[in-house]
Amino acid sequence: MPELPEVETIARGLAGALSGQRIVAVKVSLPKVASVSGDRTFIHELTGEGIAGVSRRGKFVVIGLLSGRSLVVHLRMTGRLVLRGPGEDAVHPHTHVVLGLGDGSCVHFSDARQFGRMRLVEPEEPWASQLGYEPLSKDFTAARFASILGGRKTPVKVLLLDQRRIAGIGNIYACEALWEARIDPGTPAKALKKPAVRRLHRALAGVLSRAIEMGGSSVDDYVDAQGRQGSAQNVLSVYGREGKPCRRCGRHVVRTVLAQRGTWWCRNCQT
DNA sequence: CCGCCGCCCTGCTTGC
DNA sequence: TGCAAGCAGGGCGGCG
Repeated sequence: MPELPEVETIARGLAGALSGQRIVAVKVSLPKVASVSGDRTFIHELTGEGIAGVSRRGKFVVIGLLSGRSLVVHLRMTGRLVLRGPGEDAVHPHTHVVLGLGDGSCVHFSDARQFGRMRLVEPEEPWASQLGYEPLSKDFTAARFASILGGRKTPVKVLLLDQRRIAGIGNIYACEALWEARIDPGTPAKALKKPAVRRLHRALAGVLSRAIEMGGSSVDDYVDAQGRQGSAQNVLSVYGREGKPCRRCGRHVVRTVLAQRGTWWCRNCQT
């Protein structure tokens, strides 16, 4: 499941290879995953575009184009964006879009579950207007985090996953940050006292930035733009570790369900 | 505005 | 061993 650290890793991996290149060919084998606003066609509009750079916003990979438009990609759970060099013609079984580049290499967009999407957006299109704070930006202060949590009875973990408030956190890093901050995921957000809010704010930044340094977590089938696995899955404290000992107190990690999502945590040290 | 539910899909796990 | 049913999951639209 690509979340902020995985998407950041993919974007960085694509940036060097794509910047300055031209898209010379576009192949779409599953039309529903690739769209353009209006009645224009994805293939027609994208072919010939130059690539200015690649960045990330929330869990979106943003491929900036010289025309000012952007190719915005969301990988959902099983989506991949992988580079293929000029000689490499191995194709992942669920490849839905291939962007051919000027130097003979290409970018493969694949997704077994077909939930991922790529969309070409116009320069003025406010495609990210519904996205909340970037959790690693200076804007995301402890005070602003407190204002997001304040007054809401919603479980704190559910708020962490709400992309309209904070963008980029998914199930893995929500669980990990709550564990690090020693907070019960089901705690009503407004019940968190100031020290707990501060611990969680710090834990989010720590967990996310460490995961970026490790190239993301390959828990399902995530790989980076070069097709390599990350290593952050090896240092996860609770996510997916049901029944295994808590790395802090040794008690068993439990799995509960919160807002229809699996939630891993330690009943003993998260309160 | 808020919260909940079902849907989209396929691959893996579970149970017989 | 084989098969079918069940489950998982991020975002979104619909509903109350």
